[in-house]
Amino acid sequence: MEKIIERYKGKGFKLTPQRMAILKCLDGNTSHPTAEDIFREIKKQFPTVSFATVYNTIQTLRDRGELLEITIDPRRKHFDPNPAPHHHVICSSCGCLGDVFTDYTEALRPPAEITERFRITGNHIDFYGICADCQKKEMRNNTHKEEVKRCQRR
Amino acid sequence: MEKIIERYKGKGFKLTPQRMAILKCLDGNTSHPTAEDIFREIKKQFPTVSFATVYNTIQTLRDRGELLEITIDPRRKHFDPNPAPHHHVICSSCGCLGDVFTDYTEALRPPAEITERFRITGNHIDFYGICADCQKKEMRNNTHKEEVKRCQRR
DNA sequence: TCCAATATAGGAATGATTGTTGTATGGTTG
DNA sequence: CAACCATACAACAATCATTCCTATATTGGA
Repeated sequence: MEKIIERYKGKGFKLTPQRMAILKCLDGNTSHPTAEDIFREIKKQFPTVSFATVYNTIQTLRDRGELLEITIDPRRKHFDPNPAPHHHVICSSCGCLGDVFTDYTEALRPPAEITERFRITGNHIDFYGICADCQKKEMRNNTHKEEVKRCQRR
Repeated sequence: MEKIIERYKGKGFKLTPQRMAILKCLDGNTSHPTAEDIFREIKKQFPTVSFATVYNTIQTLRDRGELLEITIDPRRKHFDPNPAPHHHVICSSCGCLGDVFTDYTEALRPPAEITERFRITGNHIDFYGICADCQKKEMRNNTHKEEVKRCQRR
């Protein structure tokens, strides 16, 4: 809490109450929330808060390199307050996300025909899978399996 | 051309002229077009074609496993008619895509704490970089570098 | 305390994607 | 070859995430 204040003091970042709430909501958060998740959370404290405020703050944090935008869910963006490079798993059924902290950099050397055409600056691995909860659900009503798959895939 | 016909004959897939055009446009296409790219291309032959037709065909092909949906560009989806598992590079500046056919499966073993929580079904690597064209542009007007970066990132 | 810079709420705008509906067409069957 | 049924079509409305705009309010530095 005081950490947050001292972390963002000065440096042209105005600490408004709304931003404090957003920062507190994100601090140590490993749930990979969407903008809407954050919005809903903040709204509990500030019922009149605007979506634009959430997006503005997200954008500022991202530009400062303190928040990662995760492009793995085709439906919407997720955000990760852990700026350390790492990877993610997504459940193909419910869309929930998990962190993968294994360091694969050594293994991920792109081939020459790529490095000739691109100056590579980074990488990110998407793992796809089915989470424990969805495996259970699958088991229970596997008559509806196809429907669920189709429904959630979008 | 005839290959396309025999490939899709029967099996509940109606070969309409519009679909033929879409299939021909995608056949061997490594440019990773967006739905709009395909739409614009097809429109040359069928000026009255509807966007829905493009999306419907894309969706059908994807459900048949003959088209990959690429979630790497936060702005929009790209499509890849090569269903063989492979990876992609994206230029952080202009958003253009390249294929990476190196097989990294051996190296990409997720750690136990992940395999306990997810039944892993696949993976995909996003490489980030700057393409040759954008490197040149960067050099030319590097006074505008910051603007370009910000503009294109969204 | 005052001021300039910047954040805020609110709502409108955008852009990609999906849904709906009535009509047209492809492909199978007789 | 004719008829029929399933399904694709065009046209457009609707949805959803995200961004933009504007007038007002707030923050943090002088």
